[in-house]
Amino acid sequence: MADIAALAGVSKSTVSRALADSPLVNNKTKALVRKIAKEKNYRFNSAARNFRTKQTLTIAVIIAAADDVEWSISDPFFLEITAAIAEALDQRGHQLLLTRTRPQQAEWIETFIRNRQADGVIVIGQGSIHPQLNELAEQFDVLSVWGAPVEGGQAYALAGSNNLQGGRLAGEHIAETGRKNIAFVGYQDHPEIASRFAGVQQGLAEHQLSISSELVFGSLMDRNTGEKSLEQLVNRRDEYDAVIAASDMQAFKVMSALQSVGVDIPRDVAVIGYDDIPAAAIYHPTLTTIRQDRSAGAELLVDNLLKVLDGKGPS
Amino acid sequence: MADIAALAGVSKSTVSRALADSPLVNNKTKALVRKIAKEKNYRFNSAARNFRTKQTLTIAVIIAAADDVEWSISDPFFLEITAAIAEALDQRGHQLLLTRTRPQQAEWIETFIRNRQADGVIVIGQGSIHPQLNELAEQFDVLSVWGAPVEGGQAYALAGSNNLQGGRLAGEHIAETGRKNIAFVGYQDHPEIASRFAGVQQGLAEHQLSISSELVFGSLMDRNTGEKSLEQLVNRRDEYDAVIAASDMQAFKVMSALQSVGVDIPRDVAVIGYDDIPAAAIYHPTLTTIRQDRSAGAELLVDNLLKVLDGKGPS
DNA sequence: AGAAAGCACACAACCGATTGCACATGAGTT
DNA sequence: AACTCATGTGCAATCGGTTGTGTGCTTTCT
Repeated sequence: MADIAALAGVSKSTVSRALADSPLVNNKTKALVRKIAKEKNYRFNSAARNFRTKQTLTIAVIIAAADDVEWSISDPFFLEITAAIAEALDQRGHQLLLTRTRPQQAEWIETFIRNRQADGVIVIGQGSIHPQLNELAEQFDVLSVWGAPVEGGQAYALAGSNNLQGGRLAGEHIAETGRKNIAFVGYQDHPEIASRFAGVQQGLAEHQLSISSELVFGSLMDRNTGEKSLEQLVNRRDEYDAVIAASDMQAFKVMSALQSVGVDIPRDVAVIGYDDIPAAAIYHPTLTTIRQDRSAGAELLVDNLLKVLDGKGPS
Repeated sequence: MADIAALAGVSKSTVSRALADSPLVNNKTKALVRKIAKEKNYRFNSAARNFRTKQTLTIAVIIAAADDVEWSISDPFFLEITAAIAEALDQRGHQLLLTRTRPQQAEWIETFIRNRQADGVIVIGQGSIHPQLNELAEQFDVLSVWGAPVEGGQAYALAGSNNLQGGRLAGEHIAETGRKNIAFVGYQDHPEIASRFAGVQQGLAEHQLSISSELVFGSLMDRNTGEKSLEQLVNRRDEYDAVIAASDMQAFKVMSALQSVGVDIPRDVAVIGYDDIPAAAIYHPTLTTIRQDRSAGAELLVDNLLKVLDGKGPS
């Protein structure tokens, strides 16, 4: 930058202002400086800029629930929404730092914020760490979370699809196909899944149906109990004629397991998923699913975060 | 840091060295400084450090081929290897900047390197941009690429699975099941796929089989021609009894399309994929596939890059 | 005992941009 | 003609660490 200043015959403060399009600089000077900067192929040093301005234009993204569940790692939905966030951030001039840190480790947020590696943090999925998130949100105004509302409210900015309505759609759909005995599969302690389940029950209730408690199974993706849940689900296969799964990946698992024991899908048992991941469309038979819009969700997450960082937070 | 220095009664250079575990500092002083730093909950400012040391400990990851193909966006394999890279980088004390920039835009690398936003770049998949990558590798020693060897060699560090052998395995496996008429599906102009295809032919040749050129189809994932390729594949369904696909996602598409027109898999047509994405195991019927080890691949990519950045490059 | 060597620490420059303030120039006002 | 004011530019401090050089003290060797 000093070189550019010398070449243009001005001081480096003028160069800085010209490049930043400051109104304090004469237009002619601006044009000259820019021309020279372009010729000399000048690139500003963002390390220096970050240092001086105390912001990095970088957002850390962390996929929660990665610790206790296979789910988030193998589930394309989370990776896809991450990609969508990258896109949204890029459009707003920010970078995306993909972090592997487990949110369960309390210091994780310090690493990014107090070290000034990132301006803010987006958490995908609340998993079962809502309390920790709430606590962090009260300390630092840097959080934007994908998930579902929690009883008692949350201190962080929240974005998510309408799980209640999504669940209701699934319930109604199943009821309309004439199924009577419905099973549900998924984590009950994740706020998102809980909402979906509630929605499913509402949808079924409109058709005078309900889910028997014996037909509610835990997540098939759980490292510890997943196997057993799946086994139980298969053993009880005569007790239901439809399965509503909390995610497409779980729905696949259900279909695959049932097909292996000779169940015809959808004739004998209907299966419905959630997310609408690409694989849903090319599975055979095609999986019925509830679509979650990643792009819209990502934009919401990012806009929320930027608002929070601007001091116009939700809390 | 100045505060810490005052509290400990030493200069800030000593604090800096103590925290960096420099041998120039007495062990007692080190311990004292560290104790105070911990008490005061001191966090170093990485912006300042990056600025001074001229390295960011950050690596940019870019998924190539994202421009002209649906493939990379919807294919879990790439997202998964990205996650594995995040893990590998983390273990080595680096961060991962996920970038959306299209490698086709020539200036992309400048954004990261010359702006000092990242120390190096990992490119996942060569797609059809090998020449550009080569050119960049000659200008900057900051590149590590996932892919396959290219005729004429490459100037960048390369990691990838043994596509030739993987293809051969697939070919042999199909031959051993007694199939005679084999179809292949995939991009021929991606080095990785080309290698797989060559391997398949070798594997088949050992059993006196070969692939008829009419049964070689383009990628089903291509935005423009994918639809048509799939259609042709279905139309010619009586001409083959096995399909080898260049990726699991394509294999799924094949299976789904064939099953829709009443083909029984694997009785009528065997299908084999590549990658071993999680969905392969839970598809029904279970997809036979060639596994690519993401963790090992990621570690190789990262180690290669660090070597290159260290000046011990491949070129 | 005196000189050489080694250890532990302090001082101060430095990285490259941004920015508050001072200053110079020229136009407009009375 | 003297003065105010707006506009455009330069000077220099600053962000918070890292690191080369210098200095005082202690140890060791002849």
